[in-house]
Amino acid sequence: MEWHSTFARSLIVDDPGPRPPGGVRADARRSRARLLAAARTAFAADGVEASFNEIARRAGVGPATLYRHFPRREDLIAAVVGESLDEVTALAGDLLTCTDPVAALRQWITALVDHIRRVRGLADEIARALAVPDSTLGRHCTATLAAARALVTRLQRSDRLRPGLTSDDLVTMATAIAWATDHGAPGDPDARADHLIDMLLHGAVR
Amino acid sequence: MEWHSTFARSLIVDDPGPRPPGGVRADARRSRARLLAAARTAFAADGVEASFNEIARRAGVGPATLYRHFPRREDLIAAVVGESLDEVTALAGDLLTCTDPVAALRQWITALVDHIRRVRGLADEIARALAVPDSTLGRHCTATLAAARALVTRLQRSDRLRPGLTSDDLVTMATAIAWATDHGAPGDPDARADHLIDMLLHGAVR
DNA sequence: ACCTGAACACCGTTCAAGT
DNA sequence: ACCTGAACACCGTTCAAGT
Repeated sequence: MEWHSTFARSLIVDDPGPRPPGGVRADARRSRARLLAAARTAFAADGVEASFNEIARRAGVGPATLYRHFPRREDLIAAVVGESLDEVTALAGDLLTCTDPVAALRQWITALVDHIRRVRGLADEIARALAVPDSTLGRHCTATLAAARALVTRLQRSDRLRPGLTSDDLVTMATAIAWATDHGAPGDPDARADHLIDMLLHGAVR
Repeated sequence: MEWHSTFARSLIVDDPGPRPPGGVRADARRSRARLLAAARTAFAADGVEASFNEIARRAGVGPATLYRHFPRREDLIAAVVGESLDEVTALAGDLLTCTDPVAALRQWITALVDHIRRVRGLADEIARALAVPDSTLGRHCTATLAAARALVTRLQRSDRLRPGLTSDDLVTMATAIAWATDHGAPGDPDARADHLIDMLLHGAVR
């Protein structure tokens, strides 16, 4: 059946053009690359809610082409920030060799917060993706959560984690701190994030 | 001068209609009331980003009338949620008589988080307003911050607050927790907020 | 003084039509 | 298979014109 329709089309349809080994047509590859570059610029300038039509225009393609490559906004976001988020995920593994498990957690949360803060509005997308694991960005977040779990398990084993807390709680609060330090409050946002991470780890009262 | 133009207009312009003691024309009062009712419904249904045109339509007035009464979206939000935010502010004063200063802080932060969570997207507006005190919503927030300061000073006096923390830090994190528990994560959001407040107060590690 | 509703420039998204 | 660009329904916001 599959064969039949393919054969029939091969007799009728024109040559679809050169195909690289990956199986993706050359013009599609080009469009995708241009879209990603335009999205990177737009997200850096206007945050994650940058205009889709504008991104397509700046990439020199029609809006429908953008939708063909990235059906939901989340897909485009994942394509732009997914790799660097994966780097943060990988960092968690490296930090497992760190002698002090609390220092390891602190360093990792700082890296996560810094990453989320690099694109305005990304905290909202991450929070959404954490709740919907079966999505493009959600899959990256699931990996991040798994990495966090390893760090947290190590804390539990050395009895340094407050009972009842989960790795989800920590990632959620890291995202919340990234959100809070991304709203143009006066002062250095980096220092402010650091300060809030301190409060998160050691508490407000005693 | 003032007198002159007023006199001149009184000769030319038609009777502007009945004026209540407040100095506001009756139709304006009516429009304002209908707009607020429509906004309350719309915010409850769609959150704080509900369509302005739709609110005007449901209030039975033109869009420009909405803008005349509430020039910026923030003004409408402040008119809708300002009073109940003031109630939270007032609660801080009542809680100063509470014997345990930590319990007082906990109860107040819980009330603040619950309030912000009652309207979707309000956390973003509050965060923005905290950074811009000279705005409609900002003035309410300034009062809230002042109230928080009293609770925090009491904590400091009994040496129960971690050194280096400010009332701003606590309000910021309360807003962040409200934001984090407003993103449709699985589970009961009330319980989740409570859990995160615990972590905020007592810390993640030890 | 206040309201009206048409209008503007934009937005996200989809479509039939092309190659 | 992929791209095009016109089109749709919406949005926030402003305007000249009315009463």
